[in-house]
Amino acid sequence: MEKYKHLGLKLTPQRLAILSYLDGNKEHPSAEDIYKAMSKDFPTMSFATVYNTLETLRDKGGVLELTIDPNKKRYDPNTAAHHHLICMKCKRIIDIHKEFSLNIPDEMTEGFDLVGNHVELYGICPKCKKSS
Amino acid sequence: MEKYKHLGLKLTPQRLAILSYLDGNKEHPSAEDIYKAMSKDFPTMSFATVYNTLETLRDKGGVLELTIDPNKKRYDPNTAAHHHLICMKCKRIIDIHKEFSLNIPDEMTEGFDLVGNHVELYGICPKCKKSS
DNA sequence: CTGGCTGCAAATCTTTTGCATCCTG
DNA sequence: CAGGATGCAAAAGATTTGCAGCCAG
Repeated sequence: MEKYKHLGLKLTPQRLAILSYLDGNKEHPSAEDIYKAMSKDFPTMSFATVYNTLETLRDKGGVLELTIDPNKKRYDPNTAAHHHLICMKCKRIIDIHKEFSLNIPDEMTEGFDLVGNHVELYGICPKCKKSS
Repeated sequence: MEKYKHLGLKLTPQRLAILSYLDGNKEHPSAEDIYKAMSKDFPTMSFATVYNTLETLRDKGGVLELTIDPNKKRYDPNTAAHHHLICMKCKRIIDIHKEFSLNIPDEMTEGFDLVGNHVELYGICPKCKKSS
């Protein structure tokens, strides 16, 4: 959590709880997942606070907002560039830490200034393979 | 549109209109984009019909449901494997037809059966570069 | 004919917003 | 003490659903 101090956030108890929940979390939780997890210790915490905190964190580079799930946004505290392996059945998302050297010919970039890339790998996880 | 016949769809006038709108469309339209475009010729067409048709098409492999846009689903009639170049400012999405040979070491696939991949390239498009 | 499709409205789900109050820096 | 943060409720969007009537195969 120390790593969030330099982001210039106002550290309220609610935020500290959210930050602590996110820290090292590999579940790619949605706003609702976070809200539910918080409700135990902060029965009064509202969605506004969750979303507000996530938005601020995102803007300051503290979390990544993932668009992998068609139904809702998910958040990833691991802001180092990495990719995702997605089970098409159970929707589980797993981090992949590997750099891909994507050699994109200039004529394909349409004059864009490229900033980054994200690779999604789709497949069926071992569990779902068994149960089918 | 001929290509949709073999999907086993019941071809109603509404569906034919949607199919014709999607055919060759490179705009990656959302359900609302499609609904609005349809409203001209079919003032009575409902969202239910648009979503129903898109869902059926998706399940039969007639369109891809893109999760690139955080705010809504977008649809791509180009079902051939391809990737996307996204402007981080104006959110424009451009197709990239190139195959990337992603060599993923076995120890990173967590036992998944890999089915496909999708690469998102993020950057700033020429227009947005100028206007900033 | 008949099951799938349409249209409309209501419902659901996720995310955003307004506003009065609160509290960190 | 000021400006940002919180909590609550209402609003806004996107998508889904229930259902009666309709029509393509």
